[in-house]
Amino acid sequence: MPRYDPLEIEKKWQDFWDKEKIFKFDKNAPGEVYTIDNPPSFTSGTLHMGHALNHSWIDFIARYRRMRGFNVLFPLGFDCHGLPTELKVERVYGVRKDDRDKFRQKCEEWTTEAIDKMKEQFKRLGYSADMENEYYETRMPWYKALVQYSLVEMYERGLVYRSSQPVLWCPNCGTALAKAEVGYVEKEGKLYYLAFDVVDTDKKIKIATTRPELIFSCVAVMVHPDDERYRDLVGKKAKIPLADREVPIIADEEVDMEFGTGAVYLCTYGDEMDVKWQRKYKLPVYISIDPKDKLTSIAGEFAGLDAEEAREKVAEKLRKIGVLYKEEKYVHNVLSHTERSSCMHPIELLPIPQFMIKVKPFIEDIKKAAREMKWFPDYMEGRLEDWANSMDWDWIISRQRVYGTPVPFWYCEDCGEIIPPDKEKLLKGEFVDPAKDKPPVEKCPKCGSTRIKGSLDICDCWVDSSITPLAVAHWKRDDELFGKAYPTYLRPQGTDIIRTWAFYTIFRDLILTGKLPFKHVVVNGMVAGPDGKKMDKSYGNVVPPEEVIDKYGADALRQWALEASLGEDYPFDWKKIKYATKFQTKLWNASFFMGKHLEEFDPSFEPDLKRLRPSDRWILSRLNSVIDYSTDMLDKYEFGKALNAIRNFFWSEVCDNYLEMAKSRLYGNDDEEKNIARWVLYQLLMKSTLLLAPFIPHITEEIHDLYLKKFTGAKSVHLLKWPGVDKDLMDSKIEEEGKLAVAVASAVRGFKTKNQMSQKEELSKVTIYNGSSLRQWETDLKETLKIREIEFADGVGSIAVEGVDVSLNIEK
RNA sequence: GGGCUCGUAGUCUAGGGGUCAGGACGCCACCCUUACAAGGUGGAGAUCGCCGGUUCGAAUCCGGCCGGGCCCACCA
Repeated sequence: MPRYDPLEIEKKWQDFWDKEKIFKFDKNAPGEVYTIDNPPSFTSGTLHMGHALNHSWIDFIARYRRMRGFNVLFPLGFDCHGLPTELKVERVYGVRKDDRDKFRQKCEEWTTEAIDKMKEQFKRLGYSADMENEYYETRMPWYKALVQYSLVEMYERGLVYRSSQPVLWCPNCGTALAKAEVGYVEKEGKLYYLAFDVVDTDKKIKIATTRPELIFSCVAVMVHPDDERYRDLVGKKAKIPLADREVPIIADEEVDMEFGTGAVYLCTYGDEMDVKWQRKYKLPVYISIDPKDKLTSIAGEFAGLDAEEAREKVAEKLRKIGVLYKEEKYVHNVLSHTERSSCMHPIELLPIPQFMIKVKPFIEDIKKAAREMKWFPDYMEGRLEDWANSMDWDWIISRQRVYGTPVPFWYCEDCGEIIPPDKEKLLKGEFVDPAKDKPPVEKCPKCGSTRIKGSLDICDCWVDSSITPLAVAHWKRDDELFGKAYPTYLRPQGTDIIRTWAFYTIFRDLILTGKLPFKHVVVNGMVAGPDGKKMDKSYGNVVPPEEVIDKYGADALRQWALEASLGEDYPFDWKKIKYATKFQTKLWNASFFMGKHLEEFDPSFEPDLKRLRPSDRWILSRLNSVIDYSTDMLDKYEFGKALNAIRNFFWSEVCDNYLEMAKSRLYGNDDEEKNIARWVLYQLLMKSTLLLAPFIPHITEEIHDLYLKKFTGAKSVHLLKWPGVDKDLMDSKIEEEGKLAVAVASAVRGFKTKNQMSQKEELSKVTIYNGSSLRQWETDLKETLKIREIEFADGVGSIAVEGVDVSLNIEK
């Protein structure tokens, strides 16, 4: 018998599945359509271990649901747009984003290369998506047109608007960002204490700030109304040095008296609080930072300096003129560009016009929708609600970048009216590019102006990916199929993008269709390195999935992935891979053994159930219990629980015990006994293979091909049905007996081991005390353990059987 | 600071009120046994993070503390 070689055999079946189109989706096939809203992978060029985990789960679900009789619509998608690609192109090719056409072309090239590599990696994972027909890239014209169409629909409902309010701006990337793309990064800085003269008094007011360079935009000094220190100064004016301006001293409840000096200077704009106060008190606006993070002309001698660089220089000047009187080291959280980018640059608030979508009015609807879906694990629903509750901004959808879906709007430069494109064109799958295309009208429909300008912006990539359920279900492309495929059944995704992908998808698709986008949300945790820390280059603990597949094959990697628990972070572990490999070796050898004994088996053989031995009834009952349990677990997406139950059953019950019990009959001369044992083997091999098929699709395909195909007649094991439970064969009493028989067998084997005997050596007599329920097992035990005589007796023997009240005496 | 999660042998983990807490890796001993030595059999190793509470009974439920992790948070 040849050793199992995963590399050769996996490749063989992957090519076979491809060639024979085993996983082609047929919309007219029977069964309820089970649509998987498969996460479009960002086109980084390589699958990381997180992908391997996530996509092993998804592929498992697809295979399992097919076996359960669903018509599974399993697409493959790529999320092509996004800052990481643009930044890479800028760095690697040295192309600037201002050279729009060339820049875009380089991004396209990069993306095409990345996708080719990633598709191959998906294939090597044993991925069963319909990569030919149900395939999409967010950069495809039809996809972009669909995104634009969805925006036009939202515009028609009055949800899209243009705003010049301050937005979150990344000076490094040169674009506006959504709240979801920014986060806090701990940084060490300084707290600078400044003392300003109060006009018409001899008093000073002291403030503390981390950003002295913003002094040129200072428009007020804020204190708390209850603060005794400043009560008499409220209403007076403070003289701001360098800016050469007098600003009001205002009392507001939201000032924290405990922090710094209890007084804070308000700059347009330092943070969100400044925006709020500026509006509340109708203060003037002075912009001292430009989109490239340089100080503007109002900063006088400091104009043109980087904000960071200017900080110390301005401080130095303030020190010199005696305004800065104290400074201390200070660790604080700085709002930075954190999401889906290695940028990490601090964010500025700048009033640059943007397209926005109204989100705030729908928060309650979104929460209600989230509650109506089933989340696995259920507590993840709370994460979405928490995020929804914290939404206090509408969604900025425009980005001042180049590679992406163009924002599909023109606008009137005089009155600001938004002008949408022709919907029909979009529905034909042709997208528009307002930066190049002629506007659909010559005059503004509102004010009659001819100054119509097309947007140069592209969409936030979450605008693209928030319609994946619609895209994969053929929205606006095939109404009949859409009716069956939407709402999608399953949204699989990671914990990290609940606030983005899940949130935006629920929001947008709910509004666009009036229905929930999916029924089930299955959330996976993040993959940690073998050392338990987050798997990250900076920790040097990255294990690429390719390395695992090269050494042990995809089936081993899949077993690792499918042992993870819902929602929990999960470390990569070579030991689990090795265990998985050992299990495959066991499965391989046992299948060979069973297959050999099934060579002459006639599947039409119907045994007289009364002639089954206790060992047969035991293992068949266990088999059905395992099917029952696994099915239950898998319907709840608890893959690990099912996998472990199946592996333990096969290894320790089928292989270690049942096969040993069956051998004497298989090698004996009684044809009827032999056929009964073969019939049981047939059940075991067939159903174990089916149970394992979605977990380890390659080796089970090979086993099916070698030993089972002649019975099933199927082209592939993956076209067969999931095994049902035969309740008539389930018997808890025989399972209890079986457990006891296994324990007795273990004690007898232990005796042989302790006495340095080979397991095949015969024992003259074993007395079983207090174990009369095993009387009917006498023949099974005698043959399996090579015992000449078994006696049942009351009392206590010298050898204890672990876990039970039974004991033994053994004579060599 | 808030929320959510997790804390079980040297290591990784299963179990979520009731037989002596399952397993894997590692460790020790024995065995070439007609599928399997890239095996098999057996063994040693855990007061289930700490302190209380509920209960006839807690690893399991509740509260507090300690310690990881993730997410959120406007404090200049």
